[in-house]
Amino acid sequence: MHELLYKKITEIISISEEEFNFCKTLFVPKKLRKRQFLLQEGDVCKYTTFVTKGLLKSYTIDNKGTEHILQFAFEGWWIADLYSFLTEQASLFNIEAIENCELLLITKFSREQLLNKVPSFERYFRILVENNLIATQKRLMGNLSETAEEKYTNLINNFPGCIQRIPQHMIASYLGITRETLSRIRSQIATRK
Amino acid sequence: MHELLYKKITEIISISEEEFNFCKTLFVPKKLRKRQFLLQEGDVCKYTTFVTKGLLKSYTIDNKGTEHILQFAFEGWWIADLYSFLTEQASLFNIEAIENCELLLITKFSREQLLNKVPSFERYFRILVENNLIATQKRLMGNLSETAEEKYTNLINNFPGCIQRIPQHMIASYLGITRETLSRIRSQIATRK
DNA sequence: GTAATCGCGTGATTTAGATCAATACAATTT
DNA sequence: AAATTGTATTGATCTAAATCACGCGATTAC
Repeated sequence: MHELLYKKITEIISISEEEFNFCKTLFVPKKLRKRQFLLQEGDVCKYTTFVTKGLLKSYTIDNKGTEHILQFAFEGWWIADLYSFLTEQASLFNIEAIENCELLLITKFSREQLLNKVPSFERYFRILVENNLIATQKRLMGNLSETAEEKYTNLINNFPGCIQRIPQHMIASYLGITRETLSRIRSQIATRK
Repeated sequence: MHELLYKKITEIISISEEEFNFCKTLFVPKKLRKRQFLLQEGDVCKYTTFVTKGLLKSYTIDNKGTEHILQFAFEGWWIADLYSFLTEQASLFNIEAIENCELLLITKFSREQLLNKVPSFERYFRILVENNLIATQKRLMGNLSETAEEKYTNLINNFPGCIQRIPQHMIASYLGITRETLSRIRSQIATRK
């Protein structure tokens, strides 16, 4: 159950078996059915979540009722509302299972314990968040400069797997375009070939 | 010269006088004239920069020749091409002085030394990058959901100072709209009052 | 087993913002 | 003092993508 967690951590830092055994005790396992919420807007995000199985999305609903997806999280990824988790303020995001999921949750308090007892985790989480920032900056710049079609083709080049598992209307919402536009783009690309 | 740096660091972590004295030795001071480059696209970003005076921007130029601004950096802020700095790959961004600047530069190597000798800096940089990620996520979501006018009014609400110091066409470029659109929005807002 | 919801495609129309173009007037540079 | 460059405005036109609207299989629910 914790193999993937161990694998992902040791890709970035080295830890001893004892340290990982301690680490394991701090996580709470949780299963989620498709369409269930891990977090709802307005609640405080009490956990940072590691995905061992399945797929989730974090998103907001704007004042017109449109969904905007911040992140997808596949197996081996982390997901949380970082702002809410760190400040313990009401969350701005929803986190919802796209597929049935198996998760490992860690509270802010437990994470602090981990950081104190195994200081190399300070480095681990710094690097995680650095990589996330780099990816988010890239996505932001892409959004400012690319056409709808470029956004889509770049996405499928960077994450070829996602088209198999994520419904089109969610991909559209992640890209910041409508489902109709994405549908038209896809048929254009198909006929061009 | 290092007072602002000291102030900003100790807002987040506690360090001793010796530790800060060691820290100081790792930074190289640099002055930059308005329009000078701190980094040019294609070069490796060798430094993370702390701004003690002045104002800079990081930006890309897309294939149509349009400038897209990732970040402004005022006094007390940090700026770098994080991807290039961490991976030592060619930079995707330019960093350029908007005003005459006084800067403190630290190399990746010196930063590693600092992290090793004063481990609480691990925490400092983690928190910096966490806050940056939260802000970038917020900006991204805003870009997906807001109109041009909303983007502008949110910006001036969050950073009232920026309109005084940043030319309008750069604000437009930061918001992902054209100077003409921003100009029209401003005159609409003005006549509405 | 049939009603309801979900996911996708496609056509007609609208619109926010881009693009193209001309002007004005600082602020620098020479 | 003249020339150049940077910054902002305002008008006319265009266009990429949104919106509105409908049909139609595939799942899911009761």
